[in-house]
Amino acid sequence: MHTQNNQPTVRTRVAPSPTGAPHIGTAFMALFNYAFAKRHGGQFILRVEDTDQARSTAESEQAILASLRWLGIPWDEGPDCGGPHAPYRQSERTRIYLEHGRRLLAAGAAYPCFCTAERLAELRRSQAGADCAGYDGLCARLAPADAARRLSAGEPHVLRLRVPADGECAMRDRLRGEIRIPWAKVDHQVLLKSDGYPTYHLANVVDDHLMGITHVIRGEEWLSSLPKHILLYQAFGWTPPEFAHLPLLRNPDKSKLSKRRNPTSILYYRQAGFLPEALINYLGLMAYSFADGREIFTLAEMAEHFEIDRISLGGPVFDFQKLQHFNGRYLRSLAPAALWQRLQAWLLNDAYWQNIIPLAQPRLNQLADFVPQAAFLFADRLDYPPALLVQSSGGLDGPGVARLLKTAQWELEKPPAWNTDAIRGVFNRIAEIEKMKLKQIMPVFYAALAGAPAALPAFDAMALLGRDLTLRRLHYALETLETQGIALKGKQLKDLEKSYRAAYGAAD
RNA sequence: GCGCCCAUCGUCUAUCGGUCAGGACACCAGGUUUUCAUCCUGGGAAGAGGAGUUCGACUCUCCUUGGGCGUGCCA
Repeated sequence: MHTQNNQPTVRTRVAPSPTGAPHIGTAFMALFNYAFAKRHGGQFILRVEDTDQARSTAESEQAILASLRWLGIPWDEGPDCGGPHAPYRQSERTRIYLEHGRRLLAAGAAYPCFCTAERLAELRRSQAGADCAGYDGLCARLAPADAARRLSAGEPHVLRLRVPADGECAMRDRLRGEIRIPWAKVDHQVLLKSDGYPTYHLANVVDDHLMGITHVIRGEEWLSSLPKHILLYQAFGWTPPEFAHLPLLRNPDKSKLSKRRNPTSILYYRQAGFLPEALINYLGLMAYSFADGREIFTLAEMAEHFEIDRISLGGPVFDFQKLQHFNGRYLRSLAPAALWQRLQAWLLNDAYWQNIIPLAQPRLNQLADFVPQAAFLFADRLDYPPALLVQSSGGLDGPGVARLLKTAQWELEKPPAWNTDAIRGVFNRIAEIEKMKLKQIMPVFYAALAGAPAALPAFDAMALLGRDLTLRRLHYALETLETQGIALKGKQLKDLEKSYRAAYGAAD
């Protein structure tokens, strides 16, 4: 584990949370962590941070692993392949966090907090706009005997980090140098939740240490919680790793990349026919530049030449057109035989056609009907007359169609599994929400999905397209409506979302 | 509101005190091509503002402005 000059082997990690679709930002972080580790002859670890019991799903974890494999970023240790520090799934390590929580408690670095969710909500309300937010430290001032008594009485509680009242935390970021944050601005973070699971902060620090991570390369959104992590390393008596916070990928309006404005799921890029090496190349170009100025490069080349200090800090705007350009270059440079292989690896293969045949056969008069009928299952954006969406809506006006599409987007996010039955269930529910018959709402979706008022069965088609491309088609439909001057304007959309959330639960 | 981070063409970026501020995407013009696409050539396009340091600032310091993130028993 040590090189001849006694420097520990470089070990980096990517630590995705398996909630929802595999995010392009995860690939971005994985790429830089991988490149840095390999540049220094080290290891790259994949760790699954599934400590949010409510939102983590096995499907999401599988999709993340599959996406990283598709991108060609290999990991040396992970939940699938194991390793010397297994398990690599945090939900299987709860005992470790509990134990470390006890150590913090014993050392006085953490304290039990018995405050109710209601009290905390009230606290937050009263702090709106205040200079200092966060927990008020009520339970930190509990007499030790009191706390011990309530603890042994089995009163529900969480474990909170004890933070110094004044002074400041001096930290070092590899890319930014020294950073100072007043302790007074650091919240008494919950470390162990009342369900016995750790929060990110505890689990992350404990695992990074136990797994021998030497360099934590992560998103800039973590910079402001670095003091908490430093404090934890100190409390455990551990030497902190080196930290490098990467800028966040941005939307064209500079906000953090979100699926509202960009496709963010790696699965979308795969289904829409992007080449993994083109995507990697493009991501590598964001926030990084080779010393020799080259702009076309492979993962291996990046791993060979990567210099972490050449990372730039301005948040890069994700430019879909530029990605398309790069993808086109890669595609056109392929030998015909190689292109054919790529097409087969994509969707032009027996397995995919076999799924389509039973859907198309009942609708066939000539063999020549087949390909046109199936074409929409091989496309990204479809070209159709904008009027089609409203024409086929069976009575809904423009805004009504927009509302229907929006509702569908929210509802289609929900089922953890993606198959014909789950999708049918979703649309039955949408019909209920809209107080319409399934038969009435479906034509809009045939238009959005296939660019025609009628097509192969929609639920099966969506199952084949995958969740992310399906969602994308709905997004394109909404954009198409906008070209007709039909759009849910800011307030309208907010109101719709609000009432939707209130009635039907989380939407994002 | 408060804390922290950031700041070069529309976008991604190069420059590590002295450059006609370079490249890529996008855009525009021309050429090749039976069309289109590709490809080739050319063009317009940037140091947010103000102080200071210096012989000399895009580059170093400070202020202002702008943007981002954080402010959850999410990660």
